[in-house]
Amino acid sequence: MRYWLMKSEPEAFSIDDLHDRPGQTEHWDGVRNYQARNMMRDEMKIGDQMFFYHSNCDEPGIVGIAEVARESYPDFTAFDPDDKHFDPKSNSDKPTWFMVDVRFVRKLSRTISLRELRLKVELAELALLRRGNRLSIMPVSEQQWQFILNLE
DNA sequence: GCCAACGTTGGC
DNA sequence: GCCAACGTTGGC
Repeated sequence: MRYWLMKSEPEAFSIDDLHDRPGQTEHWDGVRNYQARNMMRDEMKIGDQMFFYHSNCDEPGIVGIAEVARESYPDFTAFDPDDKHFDPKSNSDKPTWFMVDVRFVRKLSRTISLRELRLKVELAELALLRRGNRLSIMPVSEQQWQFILNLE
């Protein structure tokens, strides 16, 4: 099993939104970056665990845990001209973009903020903390995963 | 709201 | 294939 971190702007989709979805499951649509797509399409497996990260908000940080509930399939929002993430170059015969479904596991007892994560020498290699990193999906090692959970 | 860092686009 | 211009991300 592998571990991941996935960013979401809470104003668009928060950990509480995921909690309130039917089946506590939602598709992770709208990823329009090739590196992030490749991770979802090629590497994410059912049962993989992910940190749910809130970005672009008052206190950016890790707020909860979710798991992969369905492996990759075409992101149909790319086919819809009215969708914010419409991509005319992607079509259902040969889709460019893929997504997975994620299921709520739990909220953390507190937000583990980006500020706090930055202070930890043990997390120096965490992709989230590397300079200029803008990936919305990134891998987390088992050691990093355990270390972060122990901060809770 | 600012702006650094980065990815993408498109002219050449 | 280069690279300037542009758009986006996301912390602050």
